[in-house]
Amino acid sequence: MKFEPVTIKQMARDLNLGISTVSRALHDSHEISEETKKRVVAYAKKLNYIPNPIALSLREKRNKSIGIVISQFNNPFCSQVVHGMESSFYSQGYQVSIVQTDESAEKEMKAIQYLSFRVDGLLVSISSETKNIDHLKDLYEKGMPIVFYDRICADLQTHMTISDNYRGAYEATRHLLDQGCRRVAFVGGAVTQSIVQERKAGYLQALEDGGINVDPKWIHYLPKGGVHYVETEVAMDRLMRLPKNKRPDGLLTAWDKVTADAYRYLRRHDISMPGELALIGFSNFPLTDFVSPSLSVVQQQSEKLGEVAAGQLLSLLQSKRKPAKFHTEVLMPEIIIRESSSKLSSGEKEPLKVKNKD
Amino acid sequence: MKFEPVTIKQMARDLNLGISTVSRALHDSHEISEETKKRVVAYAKKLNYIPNPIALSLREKRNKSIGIVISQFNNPFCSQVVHGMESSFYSQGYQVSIVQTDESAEKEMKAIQYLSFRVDGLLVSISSETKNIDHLKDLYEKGMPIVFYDRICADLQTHMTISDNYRGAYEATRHLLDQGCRRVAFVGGAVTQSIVQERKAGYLQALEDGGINVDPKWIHYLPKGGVHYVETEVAMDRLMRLPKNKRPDGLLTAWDKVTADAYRYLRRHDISMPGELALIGFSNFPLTDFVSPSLSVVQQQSEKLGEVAAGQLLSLLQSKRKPAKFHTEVLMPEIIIRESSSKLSSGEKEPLKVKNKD
DNA sequence: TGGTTTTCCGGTAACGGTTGCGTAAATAAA
DNA sequence: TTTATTTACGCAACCGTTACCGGAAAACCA
Repeated sequence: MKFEPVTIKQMARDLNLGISTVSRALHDSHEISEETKKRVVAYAKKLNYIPNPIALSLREKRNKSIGIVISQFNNPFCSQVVHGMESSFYSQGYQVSIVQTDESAEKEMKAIQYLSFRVDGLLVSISSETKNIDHLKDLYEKGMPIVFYDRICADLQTHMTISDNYRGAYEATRHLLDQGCRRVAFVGGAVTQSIVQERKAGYLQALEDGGINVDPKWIHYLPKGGVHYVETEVAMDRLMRLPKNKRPDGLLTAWDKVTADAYRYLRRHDISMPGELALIGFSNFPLTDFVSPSLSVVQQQSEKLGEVAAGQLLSLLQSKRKPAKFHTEVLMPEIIIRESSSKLSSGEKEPLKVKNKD
Repeated sequence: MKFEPVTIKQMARDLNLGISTVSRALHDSHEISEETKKRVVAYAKKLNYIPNPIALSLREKRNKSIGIVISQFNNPFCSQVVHGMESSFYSQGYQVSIVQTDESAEKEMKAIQYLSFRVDGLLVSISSETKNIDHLKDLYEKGMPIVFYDRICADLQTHMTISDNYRGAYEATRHLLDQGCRRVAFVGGAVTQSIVQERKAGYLQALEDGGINVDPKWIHYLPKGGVHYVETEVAMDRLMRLPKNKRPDGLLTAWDKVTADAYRYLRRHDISMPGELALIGFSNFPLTDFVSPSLSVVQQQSEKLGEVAAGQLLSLLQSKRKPAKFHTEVLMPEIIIRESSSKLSSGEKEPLKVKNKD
């Protein structure tokens, strides 16, 4: 099966008219008689004619659409971000087309190449596997408007929108220390990701400010970024099998999926939270407030992040040339303290801050 | 800013060669001398030349990509389905581009129009607002390969892949009756959706088979399909404010988001599950096994559903003409009984069936 | 009647790429 | 030397659309 659309040429033949006549009739040109216009418009309507946007793209070098490159939207944070982006573009008449990279550098390259000729601008969150962004750089130098969101790439100077990962991690770690934790572990995603690095930096600083000597055994990265449960499982096994005096009593997880999987691990192994291990993690998952024990999270302003990034891209699309200055917008995540990390004040079960979604 | 890619024409001028010579050199034609080939290839590499796929599309009338139309992937079920689809296409060299409709008929029409010239085939799950699918029919009659998944549309005869919504709902309702419920309510999504209708039919049949007279007040649809919490809240309010002898003691929710929101409602209002109300709902949300009480669900084979639908589309893409017979693949969902619906055997807390994700 | 303007429409080029065909020069064969 | 063949390249058409240009016929003016 193959799609065979109606063309202007076809209609011209059927109506015994010139191609340009039909085109102009459809554009309501004053150069065409009312009668001919009516004939053409009626026929086009009957055949459900739609101008071929591919042909228009080729001519006008404009696609009226933008592309979003996402790692995996099997992740509430990502889908929330995209939701924030879409509304802005829709109101401006842009179509939005989304492509997943599945954390694979190869897929990412193909996806970007695919989109590059088909969209007018790109919103990119780099995959965790990506090391080389020469293809993006090249695209950018040839004039493609590109905005990074969430996971940035310092090699390319353009607008970016990110969360304050450093502070989010700092405050979360600080909170664990306040609860009396002295051996706080860190399980991140892929070591290559900017967000993981920033979060680790915040974590380390908080420990240093708290006068804690970090044991390298507390820090774990996940080779594939934590997409699969088994990755987190391995890291958790390593942590929980440390000798008792080295075993962590607090844990900061630095990625949504890892947070959920760490929680799953602890429940499965009957390790009590926060008793044996106090857990707080980056997460925009729904239902974290109703799991038992309820889960403390660092929750990003996902929709807002999407909106801001979309605004940046729109400004690039409208600007005549590459702007001289680039902005990095930073959004503060929300720290939501719940049971899983509340060692003190166990009498006061009320969470510190709860933000209702919807 | 505007993307200005390198063209073959540009390179031909720079190298003092004909356009066709450059083209053939890049295709390693035997008609071009080795020396010229080397010059051209080297120059193309230096400039990072990529053939314009738009131009190729226009010529070859083939896009080597397929489109997925999704309602909202802010929904684990949807993202899982898409994940299942992608892998099949990727291995066949197709790019996948995803567009959201946000349950809006208008956006859906625009999305489909946008994709129609840019992809070779379409995987569609109809939005809950859609009543008229003439544009889809027209497209289909012009030869566009289209496969429906999850939410079908009987007006258009083509391949489809769906869950056995009827049986899923039937078994779930049956389970509630087995637990001693006698007043089982139903909260669905939009009345227009095929899946909601099928699920309601299963629910009604189970009640009939159980000898229960249905009170129409037990049945609620949600105008916008339940995207926002408030919709479910209104329905739940109505249910729970019924006089005590009419108030439901069991509830089947027929859509992922509605299930989560109903659960949220019950927890917020301190209505005990399953004591006051036994809850089971369609849901592919993660973490339902760790909420307290743990949530009984009808869980669809989402990834599988995606794979099967992808296979159907691939077969359409390869077939010469419109096939004479169309297949509807039906996948049985999994009923997972947990605490929220287990009125009996409260001593035996072990869930009946638990399927670990990942 | 002859010239000018207006009306209405068609041909053609261009967007970027591939491909069939034509062709000049170089080489080989006679 | 003449002819045939090969080599190596350019021209032009095509995909669907729009824009510029040009032109026939009708209408207008003198």
